[in-house]
Amino acid sequence: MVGGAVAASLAVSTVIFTLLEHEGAQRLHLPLVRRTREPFDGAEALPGGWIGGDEGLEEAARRTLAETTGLRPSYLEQLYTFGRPDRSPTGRVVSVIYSALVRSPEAARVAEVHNVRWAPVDEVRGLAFDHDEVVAYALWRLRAKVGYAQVAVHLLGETFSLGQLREVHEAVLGRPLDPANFRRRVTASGAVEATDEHLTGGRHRPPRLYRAVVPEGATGPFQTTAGPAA
Amino acid sequence: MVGGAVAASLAVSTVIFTLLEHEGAQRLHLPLVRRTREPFDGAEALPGGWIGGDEGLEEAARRTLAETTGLRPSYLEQLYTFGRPDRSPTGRVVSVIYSALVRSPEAARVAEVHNVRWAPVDEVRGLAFDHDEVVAYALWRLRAKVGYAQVAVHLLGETFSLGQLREVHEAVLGRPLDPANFRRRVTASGAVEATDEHLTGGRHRPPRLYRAVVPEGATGPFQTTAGPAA
DNA sequence: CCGGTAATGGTCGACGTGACCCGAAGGGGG
DNA sequence: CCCCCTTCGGGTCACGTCGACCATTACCGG
Repeated sequence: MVGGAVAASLAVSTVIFTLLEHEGAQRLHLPLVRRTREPFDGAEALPGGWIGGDEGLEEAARRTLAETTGLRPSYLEQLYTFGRPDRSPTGRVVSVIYSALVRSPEAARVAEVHNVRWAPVDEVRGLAFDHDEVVAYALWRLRAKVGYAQVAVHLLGETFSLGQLREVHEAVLGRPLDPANFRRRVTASGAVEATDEHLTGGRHRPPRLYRAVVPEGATGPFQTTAGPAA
Repeated sequence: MVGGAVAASLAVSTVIFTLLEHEGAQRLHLPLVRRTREPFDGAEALPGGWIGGDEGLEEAARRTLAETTGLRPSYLEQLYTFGRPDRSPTGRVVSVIYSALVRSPEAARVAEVHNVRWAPVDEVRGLAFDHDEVVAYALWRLRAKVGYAQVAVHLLGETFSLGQLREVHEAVLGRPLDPANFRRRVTASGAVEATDEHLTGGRHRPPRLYRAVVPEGATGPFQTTAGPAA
């Protein structure tokens, strides 16, 4: 079967989300890099690059992400593969898109070093190629997934209060959640376990700190990154 | 950006499911084609082929499916892209996998013409490349999806009884469902609409025939094929 | 005409979840 | 130093969903 040559270039791009302060609230942001060559010279695009000859797809996503932004995501999963023949005006490009999450400190560290702009997700428009469409799909999937999978913890540190976890969910979903009901749902799901420590220094009652529980039984052949271990 | 050459061949393969009679019950089957060249000469594999230079990914999936099996699926969606460097012993191959459903008459028609074997899904083992893994993932996704999306109707004809629809769900999930509860869930969901006709000729009370309701409002940027319209 | 079986309609209880209430705990302003 | 505001964290209540289960209807075949 090897031998049928294909006139397509194989690329990988990543939609990475993080939480940053914006207008007094935690809001979802993603990093954009400005292109310095044709096509779409000067336009912003998702970080990415070409897939190397001897690396896996996820490996390529991590490498290109590090090269273009310096980011090391805490969560990474394959999203979709785009391959319309007219995606790029200069030739056939098939792009495997990954979706990722990074913690805020990592995001802040990187913003100062690289040529990266963190844009609020609802202000992302006019990207190169079909990246507007890609971002919309990634956001839709993240919002759906936060309801049934424990992805939100990847935007927080080792331990966190349930109030912090609730703020993450609120930022992703874009609407307020009832604190008491949220607590009940999360604790009952077994996705977190309580520690003995409390978060001090706040203005009000010190909340207990929790830790994410690593899922044990596989949901399918794969699930850590929500896809096969290919 | 075009110019970064990639030493990978781009292929597309499809996991197609249909319902066939097996040991007195409707069971899920999928078509396998026997390879006639290296690598994995003589082994069975999923139908597929190379992606053409001027066609979309879904287009390529339909074309290769028709060429190797003659099948025209009633449902087709992108599943996952596999790209481990060592997937194929003869060179780097990245495969975009599609998942599909075909109606039984179409499947029966094709089996006589092409070199295709319909295998019960739980007896699929020893396929070429990493196709065992691919099939397991496709099956896991189908089972998850049948619970919240109206995919089962694509295995039936224009009209069908709720008993027939229930049999489809039972075959996919591999366990019996309560007829009364199934009826209540399906009718309440609005996924089907009743016709005035009844299915006659059966041994028992003639069931009313239903028709699938075409979903209107989009769930996200995409949904007909559960992915972007790329 | 009768027995068997599927189609169809209904009840009941367990459970998850949103709306809402209230005491507890801590810091800051008067 | 003592309220008061705010968040934490525990609870109640109503409601909708769903599985288990029962009853009736409508055919066919003997």
